[in-house]
Amino acid sequence: MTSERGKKLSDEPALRADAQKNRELILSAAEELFLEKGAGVPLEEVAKRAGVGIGTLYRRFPTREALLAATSNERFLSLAETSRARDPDLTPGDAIRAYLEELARNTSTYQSLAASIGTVIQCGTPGCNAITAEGHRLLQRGQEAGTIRRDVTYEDFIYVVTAISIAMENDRSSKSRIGHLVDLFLNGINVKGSE
Amino acid sequence: MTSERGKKLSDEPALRADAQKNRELILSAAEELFLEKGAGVPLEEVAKRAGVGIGTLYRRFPTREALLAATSNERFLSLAETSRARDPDLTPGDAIRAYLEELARNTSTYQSLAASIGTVIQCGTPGCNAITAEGHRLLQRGQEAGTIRRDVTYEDFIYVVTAISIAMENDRSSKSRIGHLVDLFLNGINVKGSE
DNA sequence: TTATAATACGGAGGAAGCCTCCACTTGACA
DNA sequence: TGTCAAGTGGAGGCTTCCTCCGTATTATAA
Repeated sequence: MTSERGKKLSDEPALRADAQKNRELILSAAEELFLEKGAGVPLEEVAKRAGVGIGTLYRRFPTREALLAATSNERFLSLAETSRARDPDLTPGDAIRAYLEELARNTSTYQSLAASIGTVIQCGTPGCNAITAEGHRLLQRGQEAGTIRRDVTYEDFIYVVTAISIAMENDRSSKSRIGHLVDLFLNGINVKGSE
Repeated sequence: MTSERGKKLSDEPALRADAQKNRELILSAAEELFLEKGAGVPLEEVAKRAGVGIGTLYRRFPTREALLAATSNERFLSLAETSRARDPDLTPGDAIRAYLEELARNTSTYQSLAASIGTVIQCGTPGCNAITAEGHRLLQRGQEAGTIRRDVTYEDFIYVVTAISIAMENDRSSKSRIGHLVDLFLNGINVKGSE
C-alpha cells in the first residue's frame, strides 16, 4: 500500500552497538524464514527466531516491505553491479534481457514476494536505489540506440517482473518459463520485431 | 491459494427458499462492499450488511474467492458473450487485445482483486468457465491463423492481466495505461512484429 | 393438517496476526 | 562513575478469520 516509510537513506544517526547487533540478528532470521516460508511469514516468528522482542523488530523495520528490502539489499547491489559490469559486452536488448531475467529470478527467491516487489523496490535502500538506477540506465541506452520503443517506461519493467514472478509462484515447475516470458516482453518492446 | 473448493457446477441439490433468498442478500451486499472498500473487505461486514450470520455466509461461499467469483459472474458472462459476438469483425490479434483490455479493466473494478484474479477465475462458476473458454478459443484462433506465437499459453494471458491490474492498483493515475501495456504484450506475442 | 427429517441459521468463541505503548535496561560519553 | 539518550521486550488491544453446534425453518410424506 503505502511506501513512503522505511527511509534508509544515510542521514541516519548511526546505531548503538547493541542495536546494530540486533539489527543483524533480525536480518538473518528474516532471511531464513522468508526462504523457508515465504515473504508472508508472521513477523512475530521472525522476532522470536532472532531472539528479540517484536517491538525491537518494528522499531528497526516499520513495515514488512522495509524488512524485505533490507534482506534483499545485497542481492540487489550485486545484481546492479553485475549488470553494469557486463554491459559493454552485450547489445542493449540483451543487457535488458539479462537484467529482467535476474530480477525475476531474484523476486522468486521468496514465495509471495511477487505482488509487492513494486513497493519493495521503492524502499530507498542502497540496493533498491542501485537496481532502479541501473534499470533506468539500460532503458535509456536501449532507446538511444533506437532498438527500444520510446513509449516504454521503467515501470513497464517492473510490471513485467511482477507478471513473471507471479507466474513462477503459480507453477513452481516453470522456472524455465522466465526466459520465455522475458522473451515475449522483449519482442514487444523492440522497435522492430527483431529476435 | 487453494482453488478446489467452491464447486458451483450444476450438480447442486437446489437451495431451500430461505437459503436462496439469503444467497442473494449476501451477493448484493458483497457487490456493494467490494465496490466501496475493495476485495479485501472483512467478510463479517458483508454478512452484517446482508443481515445474515457469518456462518451463513461461509456455508454458501467457503472462500473469499468463491464470493468474488459469484459477484463477478454476470460481468464475466457478458464479457465472454461480447467477445464472441464481435469476433467476426476483428482480426485475431485485435480480438485478443479487446479481450485482455476488458478483462484487465474488469479486474480493476474491485480494488485489491488483482492479486487473486488468477485463483478467482478458476472457481468454476458459469462466468469463470465462459471467460476461460473464450480466452482459449481466441488464443487458438490466433495461433491457427499464424499470427500468434505457438509458445504462448492461456496462462500467459492471465499473468499479463494480473500484472496490469496490479500496476493499476499501485498507480491509480494509470488507468489509461491498460491499453499501452496490453499493446506491449500483443506486440510481443505476434509472430512478426506486426501492428 | 401435522409430524419428521433434512436443511439452514447465527453468533459465540478460539486462533492468529498486527502494531503500539511504556516501564525498564543498557551503552556512550563527559 | 553518573547521566541520559537510545534501545528493549512483551503485554495487550484490535482486527479478521473460520468452525462448531444448539436452535429454527422448510419441504414432504402421511
